[in-house]
Amino acid sequence: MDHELLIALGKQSFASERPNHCAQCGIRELCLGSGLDLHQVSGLADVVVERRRVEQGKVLYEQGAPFTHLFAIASGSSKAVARSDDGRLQIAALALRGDVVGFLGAASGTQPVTVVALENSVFCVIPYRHLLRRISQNQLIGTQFHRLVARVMQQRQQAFLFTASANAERRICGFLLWFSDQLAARKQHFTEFSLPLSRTDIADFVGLRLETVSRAFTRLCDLNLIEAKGRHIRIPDVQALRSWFSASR
Amino acid sequence: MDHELLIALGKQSFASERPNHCAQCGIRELCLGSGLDLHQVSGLADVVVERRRVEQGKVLYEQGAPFTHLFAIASGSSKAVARSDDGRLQIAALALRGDVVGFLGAASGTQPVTVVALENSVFCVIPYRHLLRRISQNQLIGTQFHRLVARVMQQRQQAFLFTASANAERRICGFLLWFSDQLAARKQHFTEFSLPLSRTDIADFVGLRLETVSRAFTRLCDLNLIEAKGRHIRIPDVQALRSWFSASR
DNA sequence: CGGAAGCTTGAGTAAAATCAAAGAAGGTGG
DNA sequence: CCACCTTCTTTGATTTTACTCAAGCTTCCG
Repeated sequence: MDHELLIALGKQSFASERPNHCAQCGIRELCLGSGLDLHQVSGLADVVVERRRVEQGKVLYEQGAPFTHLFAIASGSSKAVARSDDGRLQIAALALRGDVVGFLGAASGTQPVTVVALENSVFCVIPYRHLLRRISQNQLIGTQFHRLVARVMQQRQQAFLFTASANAERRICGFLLWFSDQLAARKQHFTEFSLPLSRTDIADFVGLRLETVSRAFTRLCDLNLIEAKGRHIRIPDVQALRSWFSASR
Repeated sequence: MDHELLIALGKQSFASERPNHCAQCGIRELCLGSGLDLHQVSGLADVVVERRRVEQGKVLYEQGAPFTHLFAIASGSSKAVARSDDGRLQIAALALRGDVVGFLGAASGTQPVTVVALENSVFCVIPYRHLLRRISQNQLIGTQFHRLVARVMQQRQQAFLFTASANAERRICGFLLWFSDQLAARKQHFTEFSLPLSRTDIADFVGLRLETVSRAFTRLCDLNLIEAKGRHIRIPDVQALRSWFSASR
């Protein structure tokens, strides 16, 4: 079938999709609906007003934008980029399928980071006001939302931990284990996967130079701990990689 | 006056204190009550069931404990310590007056870190169920809670940013600016203060060795950017320090 | 006074950043 | 389908930086 046509159909299907499809959403259990039964999920119906496609490298929202919406990642992934006063960019966070982004803006009413799609992605647009209304109507939705926010915080915390470790190979190892864990939590293949980040992105995220990242990858390959070909990664023995991480410093 | 007596009086005053003192609390504007008027704050009355003193170095809660309570720091500060499988300790987060700790446990129902008081501290004990009930009764309390959680997340994010930067002096500089900003947000002196952390704690937090931290401090002193004597820090010109941070790499 | 932490300083070593260049991969248009 | 361009990635040689091990110092406390 023609590629263009497929894309057109894809757009069509999204355009025609009713916003209130939480009940049929494939990532329901990762997202706000987790733990709710079908009847309760239908209570989320009008929380998501639309779905927004964002192409790879394109911006979901800019640093400085007012905080009015949250975004749940229906598919794809994103990075949060912080621009410091001197113009340097730094990756503050990564978010995958099922994660909610944009919550940080609640602190000040202004988004502190720019969010960029790492691949072609689809975001569920959640007006914060809608969500608050639903929470006040159903306490369970509130606890689910808290659980979701806490999960995202914990992801970030874990990322913090391996970022602070000294050794370059250990950082990359920690990053790969972290990413693998994220995939496992999403019931995706976690021993063989494709990283949505470039070497530069990884370097920015873990706090190394890209050459050092590249060398660390080849070194981990030489140790037969991973098989890396570009962004494609295979972990033959996750347990072995994990114990190597613990053993190294 | 006798020292023991003073402590006894202190304990007395806390023991006798009604739990519902949010309305009179000195850190109200940092905490759940921020943005609420006095009448609304009184709605928080029974959210805090007690206040708990924790001495320096003592544990507020252990990693693995069930998630049942949140804790707001009425005074003092704390560190979140993660113990990895191999027994190594790492500082995952710092929390100061007005911050809420314990929320990460909401993700899995189990606390992922151990929280230790950095100085003699007082924590407001908030049963999560109480909070949920209040949130469902008053939507404003929900938004305030979100704001509070987002603020804590943002603090951690900012810490992540300087931790990932290459240079040791820059990391320490970033840490000091971060800490100073935290104090400023709490309307405390932010150009002259006492760090509640030892050099070892700082090292664990920013991902350096303690000798390197020490050398970075003396180097920043030599550059007249700070005056450091042990834990006591003075920043003669915050703007200068900030621009040095931006200029360095 | 003596002991124990915590902090600083020094010299040598290991590691990552830097500068530089070449090799793969992916997309575009002929 | 191929040649060409751009972007991403790897590798090498050198310099800079942080780690390591070691010793001395300060501060606090019994």
